[in-house]
Amino acid sequence: MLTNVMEDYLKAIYELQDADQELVSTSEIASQLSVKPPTVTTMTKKLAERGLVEREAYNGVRLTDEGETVAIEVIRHHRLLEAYLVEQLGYDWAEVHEEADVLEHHISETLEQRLAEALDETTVDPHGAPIPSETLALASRSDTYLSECEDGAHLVVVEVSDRDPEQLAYLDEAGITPGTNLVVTEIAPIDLITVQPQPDDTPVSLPMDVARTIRVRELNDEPEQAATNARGGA
Amino acid sequence: MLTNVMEDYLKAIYELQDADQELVSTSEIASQLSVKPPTVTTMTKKLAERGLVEREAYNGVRLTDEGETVAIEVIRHHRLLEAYLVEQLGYDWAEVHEEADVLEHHISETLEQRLAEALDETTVDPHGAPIPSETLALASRSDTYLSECEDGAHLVVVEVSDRDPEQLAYLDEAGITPGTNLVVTEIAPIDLITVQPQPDDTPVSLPMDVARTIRVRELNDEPEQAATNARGGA
DNA sequence: TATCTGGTTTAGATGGAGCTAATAAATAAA
DNA sequence: TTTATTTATTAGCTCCATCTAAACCAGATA
Repeated sequence: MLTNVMEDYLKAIYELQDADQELVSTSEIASQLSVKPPTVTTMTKKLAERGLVEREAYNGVRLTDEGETVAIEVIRHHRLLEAYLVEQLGYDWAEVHEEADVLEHHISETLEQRLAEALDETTVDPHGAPIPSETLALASRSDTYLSECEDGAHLVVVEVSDRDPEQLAYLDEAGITPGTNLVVTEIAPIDLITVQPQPDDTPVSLPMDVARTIRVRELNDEPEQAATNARGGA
Repeated sequence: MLTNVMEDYLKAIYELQDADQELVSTSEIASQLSVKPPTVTTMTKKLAERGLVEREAYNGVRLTDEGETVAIEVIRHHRLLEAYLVEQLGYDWAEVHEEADVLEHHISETLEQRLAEALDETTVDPHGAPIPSETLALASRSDTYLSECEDGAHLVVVEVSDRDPEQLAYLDEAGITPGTNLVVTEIAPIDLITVQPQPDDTPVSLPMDVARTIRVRELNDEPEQAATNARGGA
């Protein structure tokens, strides 16, 4: 039986692991989970014994298929909860992450299914992240981040990170949410990128670190109609 | 900070404690929580240190006001969850207990409040148990159990225990749910009581142990109209 | 009053998850 | 190539919640 702490480690490794299956280091995991490196070493050894990760001493770990399955299941719980809390219980998109982070480890298969049924049409969570299907397949996800875009690019916001509530509240205020169209108006050499939601809106400047957490899709110069988004009211 | 195990102990003690504030014994708690007596001794000492229970060695424990507050808060979570899962997520009343027993320790104040708002009109959980108010006041509850009723008595079912899913499914099948009117048609000297939901219904016999978990209100011989109940569909 | 018996408590162990301090490995710098 | 720095790991501790086996009380029985 897996503990919820183990689930947290698997989820963290999944989220830190790039598409190219590189090893995730001890210190990365430690910082993601706010624990000290020795704790991570102990834990990853245990996960390796159970066949959930492959471990290379001093180099890091990589999820096995089994470990990945668990991680995606937890992520499904997380995103279903976020979507449900926003759609059905009036949560603001900035406050759901914490609640979902706890509950994701404690809902039964039954509740998972009931939530999914109640969210029939919903395929992404309130921040735009795709909800893994019941079979734990993940919809493909944009690989382009706002931080990589060039000056003048026309984009639509696909997904923002759900990690930082204050950042989310700020972006919401600034009108940058999944579905928003943006034009990049300036890339300053001080790790600052400026975007403009609507042609005559106030431009919004964002630190590159923030831009790295925003996934976008590039438009071919023809602004698209805004997609619906599941973001909650204030 | 209280652990969820501590919350479980406080809830168990609350539920075992009679109205007359008698001490609850180590072994009663152990059996309620499915742990061994020494575990209970250790835990109740810790709770006593924190001022949540009063402890008399070899005699048992009693909740302090502070301990009772925690217990009622947990019970509020439990019943809100049960009611919500049945009303909004299509749970059957027989299956909610387990889910609520886990989640009750993990929902935030915010979610507690959101659930309460979504259950505006609901004052009892699906089994008829009153939901403590936000200020942790408990509505008064019938003190009469079916097991204490006399032959021929006219009653309305107020509340059934949520502990045993199979028992609940059986009672549901037999039409004994909160709001049901009953007449006691036989009390056999073999710990068996027979009741009849409707005048020309099939009589239902129940072991006294089961009857002891069903709270009723006696009617003055005039059958009342069935009260609404929040029980879920099959 | 002395003894038995059942429930309670103490003693000591285990497994989970975390920590600090010290050591070891890998990498970067001199 | 040797040294310095960063990063990982080992060693050993703590707390939580549980257990079993042994000792202990207290009320019932003889």
